[in-house]
Amino acid sequence: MALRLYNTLTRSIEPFEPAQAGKVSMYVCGMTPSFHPHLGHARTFLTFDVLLRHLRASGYDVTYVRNVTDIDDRIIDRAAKEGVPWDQVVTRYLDEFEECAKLLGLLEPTFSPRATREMPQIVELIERLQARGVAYETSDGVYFSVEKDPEYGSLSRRNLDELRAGERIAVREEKRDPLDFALWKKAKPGEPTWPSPWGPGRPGWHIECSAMCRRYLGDRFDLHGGAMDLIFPHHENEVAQTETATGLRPMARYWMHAGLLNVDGQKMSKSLGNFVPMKELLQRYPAAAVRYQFLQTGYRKPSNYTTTALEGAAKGLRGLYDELDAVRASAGDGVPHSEGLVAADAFDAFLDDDLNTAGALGWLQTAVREAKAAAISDPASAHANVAVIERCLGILGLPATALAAGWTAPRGVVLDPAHRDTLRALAGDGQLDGAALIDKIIELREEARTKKNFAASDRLRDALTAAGVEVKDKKAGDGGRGVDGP
RNA sequence: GGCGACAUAGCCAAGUGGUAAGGCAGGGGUCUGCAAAACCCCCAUCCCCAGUUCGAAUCUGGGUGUCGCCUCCA
Repeated sequence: MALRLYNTLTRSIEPFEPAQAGKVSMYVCGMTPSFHPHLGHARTFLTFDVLLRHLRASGYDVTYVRNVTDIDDRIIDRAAKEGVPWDQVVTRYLDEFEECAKLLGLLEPTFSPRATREMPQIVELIERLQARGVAYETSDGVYFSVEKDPEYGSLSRRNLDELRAGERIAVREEKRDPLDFALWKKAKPGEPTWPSPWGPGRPGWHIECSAMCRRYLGDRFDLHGGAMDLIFPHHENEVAQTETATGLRPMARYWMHAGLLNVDGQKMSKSLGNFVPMKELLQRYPAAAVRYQFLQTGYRKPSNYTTTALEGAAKGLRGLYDELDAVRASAGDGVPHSEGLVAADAFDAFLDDDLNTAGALGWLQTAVREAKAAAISDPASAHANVAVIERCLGILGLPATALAAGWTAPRGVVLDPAHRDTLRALAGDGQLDGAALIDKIIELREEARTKKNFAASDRLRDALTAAGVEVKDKKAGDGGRGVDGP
């Protein structure tokens, strides 16, 4: 089985064959840190994270570049609005992104270059374009002339006339064509600047990616990724710049685009009030549940985020871990088989099929159940089966255990004041709070149960349930009790 | 106005020619002081219409609907 991927360039699924056997060079458009990273970012980067893991697991030596566009109009606007230096905005949101990336378990890119540290390469590329006669200077910047590129529009499948018909915005008259885009923007007073042959200024959006691709992966490389919304104009313009500058095409043999995320059926946006900051969500749910949720949908399909769906995904993943733990528990004695009863070929085949993570996840759920059943009749199978399943989890970037995924006893619980007071009354102690208070109530309930005072024990359990703490008694003999939530 | 994607059970969702994976929720049962957990079982004919085919959720044509792109966006 070999990897097949949907290529935006050809709008079809093709066998994936890197230029150099055994090696893959891939570039994914990263963050522009001008605001809080959101759930949509998570989906895109999670998609390419799984691709990266799958490629590596398939034996490829992958060079993965994920850039940071750390200078751009929105960053400047944001800084102006807040009255802080532009680089403070960058640092703040980039730190926030990196914190989230860590929680989500995103593998570190081989390189994560930043636009502001690539100025010589950017300037050099613009000079090349000028030398080739496809760029021109105006009083406010340097522009790329789209009509000089006969292939313009090939990635997004648009032609210039169509695009011009859609133009809505009054255009700066100095541009020769409304579709021409800035390679370099000459600075207005107060804006951050870098020196250039055209005077102090900053790069236009798009050119930084062309420059970084070339520097880290060369004039041509295997795969370029990003989210769907980047196809036009960002990637189209990147292609135009790079290919006219180098004369080599295609700059990337495969283009992959992750589907966009909607929230409650609508595009996520600040104005609609449905903007979901990644960090906030990761504080409420285990990151692994978020990952599981996204992997449950094909990466190219539009995905709709709802709380219900995420909670369902969280429970589904939790259930998988519980079953896996059961298999582990029976892996104790006996001579382990060298091979598992559960073969992972099917799992790999799903991923080879244009990264069908949803199918792979479905297979995994079934595999765990089978492994659990097998462990009962044949305990010796457990070892190998656990290994197979853990390998699969690893390729999907999911932790191996519920604990590692962040499901822990609620040590740091914060009780709602009303519930806290109820619990304190039941405990007969007005000082206790949080986990200690919950423990006290559970202890009292155990006593009541021992005395067969079920009315009292139920009252205590109901109070805990109301406070969001779920009590799960285990089968007598197992001892102990489980506590979940809130 | 132009371009495109999507449309499978209450929800999330896989499945591109042979009679519908998986998860969540729901229902029934075993067990249990009760509840939970665990285990077993049940739960869709695939937006509509017309075609192609021995046979279609899967192909073709026509509708309808939702979302998106054409301006900033992962």
